[in-house]
Amino acid sequence: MARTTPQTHGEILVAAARRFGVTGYRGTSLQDIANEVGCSKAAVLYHFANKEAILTELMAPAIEVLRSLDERIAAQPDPTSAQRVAAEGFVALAVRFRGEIALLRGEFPELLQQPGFAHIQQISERLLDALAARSERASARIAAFVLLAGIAETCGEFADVSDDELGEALLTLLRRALEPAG
Amino acid sequence: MARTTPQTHGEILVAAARRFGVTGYRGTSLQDIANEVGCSKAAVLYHFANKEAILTELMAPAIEVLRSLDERIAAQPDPTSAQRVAAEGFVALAVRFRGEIALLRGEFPELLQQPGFAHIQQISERLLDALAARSERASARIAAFVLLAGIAETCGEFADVSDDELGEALLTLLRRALEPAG
DNA sequence: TCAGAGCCTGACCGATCGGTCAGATCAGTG
DNA sequence: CACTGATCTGACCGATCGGTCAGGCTCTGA
Repeated sequence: MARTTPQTHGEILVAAARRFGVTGYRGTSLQDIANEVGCSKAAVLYHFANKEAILTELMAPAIEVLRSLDERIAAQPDPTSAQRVAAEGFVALAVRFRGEIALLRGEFPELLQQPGFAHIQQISERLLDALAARSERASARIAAFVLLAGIAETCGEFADVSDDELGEALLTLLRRALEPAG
Repeated sequence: MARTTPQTHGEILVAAARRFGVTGYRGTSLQDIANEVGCSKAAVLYHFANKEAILTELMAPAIEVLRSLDERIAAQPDPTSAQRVAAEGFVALAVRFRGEIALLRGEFPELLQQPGFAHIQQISERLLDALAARSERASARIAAFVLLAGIAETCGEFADVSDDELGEALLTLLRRALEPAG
């Protein structure tokens, strides 16, 4: 079973992504991943410090883009432009990383409380604030929350829809559904 | 520790609801529930056949309302009225049972695949179809999915908002965001 | 030829899970 | 009194979890 080329690290990532997407992070054991790769569980833990490290590395690119979106939003001079940037940026991110987001399968709440993902929570709150056009009105914040959570939950489904079409549909929805500033 | 009155059944339900709401269904062990009640784990399993039975009994009222909503939608003569009934009914259900829905904490996908909840999956699909005004267009179905999943995820948050205000906000959002029939 | 680095394995660990079981306790009944 | 059925307990079960560890294999460079 010894592998001739040391590409196992990448194989583990691919296998983990596939399994997480099917049975969720919690519902996937290290043994499941090892079986999918065709190696031992110990081999998985040779390449990654622990289970969370797999998820972290898997999500790293998406998180980096989210972080930069957060900065771009913060740099906007007024609520209206911040809302626009947030909407367009979030849709682009959701579509581009829909595979990665899908494999979290509604485990956001718990995963966000893990030590490595604490700052994501804060970014999400700022994103919500921007989508609500910085409004304090409950209706605006509720709408923003529904759309934020809904899009995150949605983009993993509809795998048969192209990136362009999905992005267009989500953006149209956001523009129609978000309450304008003021 | 023997209890004088046999009200433990109800106490277990209350304790389970509280724990599920905090740590989720999977994240809550029978021992956690027993600790909260102040009885043994075996006592919990004396009153309920297994862990899933607790969740089933907890969700029974909400599921019954969902089932009757499903029938009312099916009885509508055209897509437009079906969409209206689905939107109003779902919002009313989500607000009324927001506590129960909240304790599922994004575990819908996995829980729906448990044997006792198989039919909920089908009802959800018909609800989606109605919200999309029976349209086959991807944009309509995507919007419906975002709103359905988003509302389910949302109604547990905003505990400080009254039922009326929450329902009003969600309904307004749905009316603005859903694509009309045709 | 051999030391060492990188890669990987099987065996094992403690913890926790859902669930079972034999038996103790107690209230009610005849 | 004896008996019964409902309630509950502590001890236990097999399975599974994430993670550790000592050692073996293969390749490389001195």
